[in-house]
Amino acid sequence: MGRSPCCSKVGLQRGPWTSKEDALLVKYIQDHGEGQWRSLPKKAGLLRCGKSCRLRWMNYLRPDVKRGNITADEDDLIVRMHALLGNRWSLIAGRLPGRTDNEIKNYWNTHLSKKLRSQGIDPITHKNFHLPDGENIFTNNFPKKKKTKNKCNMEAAEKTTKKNVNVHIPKPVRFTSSTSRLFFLKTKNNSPHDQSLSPGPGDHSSNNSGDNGLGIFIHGIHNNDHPVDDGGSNDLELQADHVPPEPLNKSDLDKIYEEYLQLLKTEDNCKPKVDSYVVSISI
DNA sequence: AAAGATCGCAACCGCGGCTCC
DNA sequence: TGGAGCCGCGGTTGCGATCTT
Repeated sequence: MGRSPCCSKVGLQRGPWTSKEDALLVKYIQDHGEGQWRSLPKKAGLLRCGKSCRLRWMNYLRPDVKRGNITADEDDLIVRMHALLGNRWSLIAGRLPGRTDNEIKNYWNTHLSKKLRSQGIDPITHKNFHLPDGENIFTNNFPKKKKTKNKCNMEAAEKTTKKNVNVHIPKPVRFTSSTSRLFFLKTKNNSPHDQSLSPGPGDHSSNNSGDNGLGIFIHGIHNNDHPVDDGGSNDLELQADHVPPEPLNKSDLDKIYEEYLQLLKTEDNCKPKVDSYVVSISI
């Protein structure tokens, strides 16, 4: 609905960005701030489409982008977050400061999926190939990173330079009934675009809704006085087939949260370091 | 040393949600 | 209420770099 072509391709530059283009984009954003991507190229004197400008800024030029050297802890966290969230790269990136969804997506596709396979784990379901149905790597108390001698793990080990990963702290959020309904409807339909799961604050391409939208995250904060990261587990997705398209109620949230809490208990390094959040929930 | 294969990552593309009018 | 426009997300592609034979 109302979708227009990203840009008329006629006369626009494509492919790799030049340093001159980078400079123009950076200068413009420094002067005018982010946003208005569609009109930005023209104003900045760039022969690029707005999408291309946004992508370049978000993934490469933004000053807080941390490049390279994904640590073993980050690596581990990505795997765990992926088990909970699936291919929601922006959500995962939101928990890793300085990492972009594109970077994590690439890292997953080129390193982690292979690594998991080499460990006998299905990178899609996160189930051990040898486990009975229904037992994923988490319900089976996924062991600490198993170091093998394959290339990926050796690289990961080499890249490890710090011990603690600071999990990005989510914003206070509003959780609306429409959002929760959407969540179940979309999950039930197994849509790859579950946009009710909005990015955390680390995702600078924050969504339009302003909702974080995940009951688990909100509920965790609400009840435990320490922030709990958000997550819609694979288990949740599997259960979604028999979940009616109703708003999340408290028992739903309790159930999801309990599952996630179990995970967090095994993940000391990932505990955020603040005590409480103010959240607004309206269901 | 050269050619072919594979890898890694930046960038592109299309879809869908949200806001505004 | 619904169309138009904008934005962000996730999947895919293209190509340079690196590895293997």
